[in-house]
Amino acid sequence: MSVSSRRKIPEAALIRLPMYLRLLGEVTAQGVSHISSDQLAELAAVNAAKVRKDLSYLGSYGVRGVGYEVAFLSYQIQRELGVNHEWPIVIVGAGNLGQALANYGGFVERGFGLVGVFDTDPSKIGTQVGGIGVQHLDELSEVVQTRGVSIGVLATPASTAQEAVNRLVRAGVGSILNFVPMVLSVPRGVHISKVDLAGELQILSYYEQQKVNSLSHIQATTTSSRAVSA
Amino acid sequence: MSVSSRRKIPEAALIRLPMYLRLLGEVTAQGVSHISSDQLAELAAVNAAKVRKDLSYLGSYGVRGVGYEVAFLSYQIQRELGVNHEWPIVIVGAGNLGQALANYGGFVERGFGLVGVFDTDPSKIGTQVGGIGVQHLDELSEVVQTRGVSIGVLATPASTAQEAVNRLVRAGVGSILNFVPMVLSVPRGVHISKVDLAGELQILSYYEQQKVNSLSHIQATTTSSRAVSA
DNA sequence: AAGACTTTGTGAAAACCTGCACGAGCGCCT
DNA sequence: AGGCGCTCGTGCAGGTTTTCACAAAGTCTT
Repeated sequence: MSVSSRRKIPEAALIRLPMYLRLLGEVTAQGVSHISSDQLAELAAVNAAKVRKDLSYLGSYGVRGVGYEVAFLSYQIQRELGVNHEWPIVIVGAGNLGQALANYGGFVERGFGLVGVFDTDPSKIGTQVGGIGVQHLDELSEVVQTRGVSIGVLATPASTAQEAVNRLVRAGVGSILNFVPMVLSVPRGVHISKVDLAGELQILSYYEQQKVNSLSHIQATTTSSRAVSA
Repeated sequence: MSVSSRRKIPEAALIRLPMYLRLLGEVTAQGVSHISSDQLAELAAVNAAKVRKDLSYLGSYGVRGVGYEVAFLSYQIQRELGVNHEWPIVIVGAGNLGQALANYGGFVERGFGLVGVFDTDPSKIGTQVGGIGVQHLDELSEVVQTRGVSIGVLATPASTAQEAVNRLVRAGVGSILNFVPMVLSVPRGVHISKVDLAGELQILSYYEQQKVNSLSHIQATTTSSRAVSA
């Protein structure tokens, strides 16, 4: 069995690995060579036992009494995430959000090189976005195949999102990062993960509304108790 | 006790409410007046029992044998999320991502009106972004207070993110949507939720890497079994 | 009006995740 | 070399989330 597929990392732990990796990069830049789970937990604002358990899914890379060697641990996380090599990505949808994502430096910085931006709007095709000319969606398949793309970013209008997904899948893309607030269907084996920007705000709105409600509740309670004590 | 704060909705259920709400909006547009948990579950691509349990945290708004009245259920979810009224928001950081978010129509569309965009870069101040002039961060406090802003979006460079958060909190913002890939500290009572774009890609990368690994595993197995059978 | 059918709401089981506590292993100091 | 102090790895308990399964409660048909 190949070393890197020894274990299946639980979803909950997997989500935290990119954060650990980033933090390790930061402490490396500060010249730190070893780090304990306590220190890493502090930086990540999580429980130290959780850090150790998360890292234990990768293997036993810590040294008791010492901690983890930053460079080695970084490499192991990178290898497990598959980010020890470049992944070419494509963006479908060159609207407002698609353009911003194409220009977003954070992707390239972490090894996700943009190799294509696609749209169906004739007025967008040929324009430069993120250092790349926007191509017609019909060209998607060729680019995906010649460049070996397996990750796609979806930022189309909702009305054309499912069709765009179908094309991505047919072209051979295996994982999709979806910014369109829609439930999209993909065949088994294709991974799709959703980022719902407005949805995130609605969740924050809930917490703010709760604060408002509890304040008016306290006020009501205060008022009634004042009535009682009067 | 106020009706809307009767129960505390579990985090896991809360996250799905915006999706249900959106789907209900879609079926309303199609003229549907009632919907069963089965149908809603199908649209949301989740288990029907989960839908019923999620909705049960809001109250008993379904009718046995019939399902849920779409309009009524929509209203109840909106009320619980606090999105039955407008929430003014501010964006801090008018860089590439901040500008895109300011121009993103999805926020206004769902009741989050942008009332301010802030930066510290003199060359950005005064430029129009999302229909609003970029102001200096020093103006943040006044805008937050006069407009009654309680939700802020953070899209600064990492180096200035913590300072921006401090200012948001001091100005009176109670919830922050953070696009900066950094762990930020906020006082108790302030909510901060993170969207890590590159992190999402790294998670997808993991799944793609797993596919590659299992393929090479199969190939290795096939090769060795061929050797055996030969 | 009664029986057949549909669908909710929820108790209980199962699965998953978190946090505590501690044994085990390692380095350092004397 | 032996003891001490530090930190990992993990068993276990407690908590949360998901799923199943079914009684309760409604509609519809005859």
